[in-house]
Amino acid sequence: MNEFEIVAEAESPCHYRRALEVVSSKWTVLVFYELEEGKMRYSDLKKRVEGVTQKMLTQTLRQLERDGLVERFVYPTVPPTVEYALTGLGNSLIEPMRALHRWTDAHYDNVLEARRAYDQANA
Amino acid sequence: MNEFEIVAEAESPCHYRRALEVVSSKWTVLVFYELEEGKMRYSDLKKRVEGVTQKMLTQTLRQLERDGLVERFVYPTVPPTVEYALTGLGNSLIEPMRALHRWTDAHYDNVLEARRAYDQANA
DNA sequence: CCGAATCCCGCTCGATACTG
DNA sequence: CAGTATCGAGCGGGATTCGG
Repeated sequence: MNEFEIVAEAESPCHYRRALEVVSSKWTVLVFYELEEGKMRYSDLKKRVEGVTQKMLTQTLRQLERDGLVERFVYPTVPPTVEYALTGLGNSLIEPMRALHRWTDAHYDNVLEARRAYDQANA
Repeated sequence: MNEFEIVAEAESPCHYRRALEVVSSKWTVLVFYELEEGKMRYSDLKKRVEGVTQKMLTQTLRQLERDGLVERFVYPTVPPTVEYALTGLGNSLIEPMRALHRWTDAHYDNVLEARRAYDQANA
């Protein structure tokens, strides 16, 4: 059964869903948007990404690092300094994400309107 | 408090994350891919989308319908016939999704490799 | 055939407190 | 400054059962 699950995980007929998980976590995109502007310190990220907790920021950064999308730079200063930056792989994801972003700008109002209509119809 | 939550939902400084939720649920993308090929019956969707339960398929379709991305057609036959199809809004989302899909095809191997390297380094 | 309703487990996430 | 540790509530989502 373990074997089956591993196979299923590795050879899923559609990797796409697994790949989506790379970008679809709650904070990933917001962090990405900040790092798009260049290398940034942990504390600055925390200030910029509104509402993120230390735990979630750290966790998000670790995942991105693990996936090769973000690089971590540690400087042995006191107090410690840590900076994060997008890797080449990370940068290659920016454009597809922008495509979704453009769709949002163009059509999200329609989605909200559809929701209102739907909720009203099913009142 | 209710009021506050509604405001927060409506005026979130970055719609993008909320918009991502439109497509990032577990089954949404897979359903989308099936409907891309045209109108389809519920039972056929269930067969095609591997591993989906009735509950999740129905729930996914309801959300997509509520968001105006999918249209539902009910024919008063016995037994009942229900078909689903993408709306114009739904179709407009296909292209951005393809952009992410292309990124997957091109780079997902790199992600997997990065994970292996990371896990090995942190053994 | 196409769901709705219910139960329930696991995991995510937030809050809080502590550390080198 | 940049994390780690722990606890607990909430919810996504699976299994199952019931209805039109």
